[in-house]
Amino acid sequence: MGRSPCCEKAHTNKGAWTKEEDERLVAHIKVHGEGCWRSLPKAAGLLRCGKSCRLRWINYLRPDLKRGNFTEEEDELIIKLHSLLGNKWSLIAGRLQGRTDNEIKNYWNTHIRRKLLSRGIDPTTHRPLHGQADASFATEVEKVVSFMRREEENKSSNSSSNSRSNSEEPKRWRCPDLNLELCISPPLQDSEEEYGLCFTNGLLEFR
DNA sequence: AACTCGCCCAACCGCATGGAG
DNA sequence: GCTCCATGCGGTTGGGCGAGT
Repeated sequence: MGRSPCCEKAHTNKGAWTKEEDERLVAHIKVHGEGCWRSLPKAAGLLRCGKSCRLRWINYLRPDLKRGNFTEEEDELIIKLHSLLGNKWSLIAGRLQGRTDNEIKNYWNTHIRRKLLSRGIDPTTHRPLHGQADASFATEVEKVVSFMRREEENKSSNSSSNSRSNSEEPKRWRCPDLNLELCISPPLQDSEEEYGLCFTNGLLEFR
């Protein structure tokens, strides 16, 4: 038996949103705020499922969206964040003001992947494709990847102490110009001061 | 003009997650 | 601890559109 549908599909519209639907959604959220997505369509008089309304608002109608082309700085930031976080598009989007996870995901798949390939870098692993091209950047990223692997190993071997709150470990992963606030750090250990990551002047530093 | 092809991106789908009861 | 439900997330799809022939 399959999972029950999130909404009554037989009485919901699908596909592209009309201007009128957009206006209804925006007007409703302006009055009632975000949230309660499941009941929103009915309350707003929309024949859409809640998920669809949420997606439309987040990816298209939100007033703080930047839209328009990505800058070179945004490109580089996305690449670096992806090398650290992988396909965690929502986390990456959280670091780019006015950009959505969907937008970044699309942009990654259509532009940045190609850009990295042309640099000779595997867009999945951020390692050099054939040991050539843009070696300095690739090497820095490689350091990060191996660091992350060690972190994961540490994490799994110290899972018993994982309940320590994040507020107790703010020193790791801090960077003056790019505060990632990552929560994947292992528990505090004697080697606490040994590692550090930092983006400086657009370059990834590994200390 | 008509057709094909490839790219782009909005939207959908299914699974994961977290909170309430 | 378990179940149910709402929401969030990432992968994928498909329609629109422009370029090329």
